[in-house]
Amino acid sequence: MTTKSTAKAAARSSHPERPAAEAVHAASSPDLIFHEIVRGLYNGSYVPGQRLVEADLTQKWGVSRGTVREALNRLAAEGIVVLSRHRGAAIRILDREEIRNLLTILELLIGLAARLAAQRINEGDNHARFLDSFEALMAFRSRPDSFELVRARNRFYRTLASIGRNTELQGLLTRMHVHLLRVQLRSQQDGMLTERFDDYSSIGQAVLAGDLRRAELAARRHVRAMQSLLDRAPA
Amino acid sequence: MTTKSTAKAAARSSHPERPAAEAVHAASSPDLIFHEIVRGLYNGSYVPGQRLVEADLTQKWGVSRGTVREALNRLAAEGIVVLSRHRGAAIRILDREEIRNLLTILELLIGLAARLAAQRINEGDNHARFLDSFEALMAFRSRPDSFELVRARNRFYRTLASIGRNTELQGLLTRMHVHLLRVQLRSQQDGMLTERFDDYSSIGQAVLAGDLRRAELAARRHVRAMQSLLDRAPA
DNA sequence: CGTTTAGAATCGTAGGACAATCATGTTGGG
DNA sequence: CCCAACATGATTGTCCTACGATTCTAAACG
Repeated sequence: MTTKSTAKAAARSSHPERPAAEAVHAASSPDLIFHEIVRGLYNGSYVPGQRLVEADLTQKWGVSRGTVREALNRLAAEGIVVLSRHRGAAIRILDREEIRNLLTILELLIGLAARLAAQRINEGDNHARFLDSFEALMAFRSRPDSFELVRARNRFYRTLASIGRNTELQGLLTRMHVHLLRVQLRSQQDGMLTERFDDYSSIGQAVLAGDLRRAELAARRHVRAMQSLLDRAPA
Repeated sequence: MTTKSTAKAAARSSHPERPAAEAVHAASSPDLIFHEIVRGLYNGSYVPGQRLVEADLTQKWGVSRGTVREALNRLAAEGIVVLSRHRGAAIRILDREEIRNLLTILELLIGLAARLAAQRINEGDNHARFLDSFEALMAFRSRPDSFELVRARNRFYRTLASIGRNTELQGLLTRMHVHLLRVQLRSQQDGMLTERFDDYSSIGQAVLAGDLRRAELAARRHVRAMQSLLDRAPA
């Protein structure tokens, strides 16, 4: 306790540097748990319906209950888990109709993202950045089972959304994308071929060409195709 | 301050009142604070940029810090406040571009809501419910300055969204509507006429007629009109 | 076999504590 | 007089403990 001021001074003097970007902010503990659970969704260590007991999580990550609660609240705010009063949190289960609802919205939003991206494709290094993520995604055409494909597709969508310079849209899409990924993962496990490289190709080419209308239509068509794929899938 | 525990007990026992609102599940404390602050946005007791200090809020509502923090986190998740690490919460300030971004998205979402509503207008009591909220809104045509108008317009939008039976969309719209309301309030203070009853009329009639296409177009046109209004507004 | 009820789990919320960090005012040097 | 280093206070981040409230579980009972 008596070392307070000296320790502080030391830390101060050894850290005169200023964080460069806003993103450097060093994630908080709830942030870490949040991302840890989201990642758990990706690799299957958390499955829909699974219950998340606060006490377990506090022990698992060695944090306090308040911290766990904050993380759970954020997960609930994103619709990833559902909270029932006095009954705790559980990974949300998306039924068919909710998936359909999600896709109905995503059709519009991804269409909008594609249109905006096409509109600004020639600003700054947008063209190069987008082309990069686009080619990285298409490189998986030959090996569509790769785990890396998920990352590439993620990057493709993120880049698409970022070019449009609509931060609200970016936020919405990343949040909804988490749900989409779960849907796609489940479909993959069912042996469905969910990757539609021809769709990605149309979207990418239209965006690169700066063709607003074609980009939006291609994106919307892609989402609709996924929806009809899911409609045909087993329950 | 020696009355702390006794005062707490008194408050506890004198608070068996129930909200009796739509939510049967009895709102939690963070819920109450959340709604209290949102309401504060409506009546002007909270203005954009205003800082929300945890200690103040705990005292103001007599709840613990954890509770306040949960409320703040939820407000942040909805984009109503912004949190900066170690710097606390502040009511979010929407700049021109963010408003434009919001409206760009809302154009699509409200259009979708109108289309879905038109699609299902003849199911159950949808027609009656919608007509009711529609006429209630149009009744304010003669006195557009009324405070009640805000409520009527809110109900109109809520009804519109609920008929579509897309819960995701409903959630999104209510969340984004909070921001819209702040924009409209600000515009009203600037003496702008933001109510466009002709727009409401077109939307309502198209929905009631079950004309999907016309309903969607009318809704989108309405949002675009609001956007161009704002573009013409002073900074 | 269905119902009741006691106990265990778990959550909701309060309250206190302390380090980390930020904001601000102060001081000493140029 | 201005600027940079420093000390101080304010506020947040996180931990801990505690206890009533609610739900779940399962044994006891009719």
